[in-house]
Amino acid sequence: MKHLHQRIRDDIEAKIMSGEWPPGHRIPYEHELMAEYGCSRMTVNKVLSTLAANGLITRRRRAGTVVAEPSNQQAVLQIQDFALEAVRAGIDYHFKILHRGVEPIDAAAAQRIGLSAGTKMLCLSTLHVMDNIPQAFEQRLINLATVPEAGEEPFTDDPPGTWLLRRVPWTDAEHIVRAVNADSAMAKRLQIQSGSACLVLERRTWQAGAFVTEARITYPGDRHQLVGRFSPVA
Amino acid sequence: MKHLHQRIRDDIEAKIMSGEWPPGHRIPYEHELMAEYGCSRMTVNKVLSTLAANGLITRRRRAGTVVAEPSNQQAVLQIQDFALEAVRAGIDYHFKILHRGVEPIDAAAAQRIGLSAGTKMLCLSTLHVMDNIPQAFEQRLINLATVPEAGEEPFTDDPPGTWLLRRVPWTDAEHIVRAVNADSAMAKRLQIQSGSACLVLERRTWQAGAFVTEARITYPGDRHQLVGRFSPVA
DNA sequence: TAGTGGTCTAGACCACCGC
DNA sequence: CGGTGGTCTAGACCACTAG
Repeated sequence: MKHLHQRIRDDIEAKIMSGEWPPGHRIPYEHELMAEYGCSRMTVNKVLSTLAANGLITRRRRAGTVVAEPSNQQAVLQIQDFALEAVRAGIDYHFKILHRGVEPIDAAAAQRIGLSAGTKMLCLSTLHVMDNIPQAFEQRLINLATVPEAGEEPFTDDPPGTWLLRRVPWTDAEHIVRAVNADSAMAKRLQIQSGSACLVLERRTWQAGAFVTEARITYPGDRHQLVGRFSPVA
Repeated sequence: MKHLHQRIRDDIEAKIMSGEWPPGHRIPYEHELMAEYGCSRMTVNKVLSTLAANGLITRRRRAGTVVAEPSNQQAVLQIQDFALEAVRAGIDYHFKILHRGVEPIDAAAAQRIGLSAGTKMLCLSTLHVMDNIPQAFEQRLINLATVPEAGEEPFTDDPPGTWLLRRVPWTDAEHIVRAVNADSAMAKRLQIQSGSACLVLERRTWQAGAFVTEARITYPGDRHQLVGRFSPVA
């Protein structure tokens, strides 16, 4: 790892995301992390402050630092992971891949993303189901030039988003949020009325300038909202 | 101001937001800000790093720090200002206050916000019009206990959001994004078809724990999207 | 009241990159 | 090459609050 604070942050994030440190778990005090990593307090403080600003942990004087309770609402502008979120929230979750194919990118998408037309993309359509109710429909393009191993991945254990998050660290991301009326096909998939308002979250991620993936995720508008909480200081 | 880095950040943000430092303007070097505020380099570095993470400025070694180019799309999770955005984008803009009244907060809203029921709120409904097309309908509550002078403000020059941004610095904010179908009243106001999907942005802001304002802004879903761009480290 | 996090200092070395 | 930002140190004092 290049920087010490990156390594510390990655370690803590991994322990939280894996469930090894569940919500409410007390995180080592700053002086303990200082000793563990052999660094100064400023360094661990920066890491913990950043994680707190991102909502992953909660810090209170005297009481210490604990893993934050997962919100049942999604934070806008964070890379989301249905499987992880469901595990943290204790919800039954499964997914179903409805379509899979390798296709050259079409002109419109190439323009949108900033790639040359014809680049080979793995195209996946996935339905995310929680407690037996369809909660989201995901259309995803994965750039096989950046992530060639995705072409051989069956996506049986983890949905594409989770698999990608674990495999390809992203360095830049872009989110777009829109509202659309469900067409009949979408309504059928999500078990909602045709014409219902849906929230569409479009996310594109890059790794060091190389395009990784685009996901268009459609949520029933009456069951989902995106939430962000923040302070100017961060 | 309580903390030095807050004061530095507020100064810089104010200069950027007011247009005194336009996009591309070079921001003083860290050592210059150290001298100006009589503080250590770590302090100004924290401020500038935060502003860079928020996308307000761009930093490059050797080249220095400059005010970032504004995006033509709205950033989710930033306090938005129709008037300012329109000016920056060169669009004709005006607004119309459709309703104004002082009312005690109802029980549901009090619960939602975390206030005691009956607190006096200034209630405003505002239509935002750009190039003669209604682009957003805003329903806003302003806490007269926190901002008493709002009760006497006619809101002739600036819409309520702009006026508030200039007058009351916020320390915490929460955004909620949802998708809803337009009812007939909303459809008429926004000149769209009844049932059209609309994006609803709900924003609440606090100043040092005191509730300031809640705004529910409804956009035609086909004409607006919220965009955020970010990197993991911040 | 004692222990925690919040902030700040006055240095330091290094990587990057425009000149 | 030199100047910039990125990171880090080894302290310090203070604010808050649980016990």
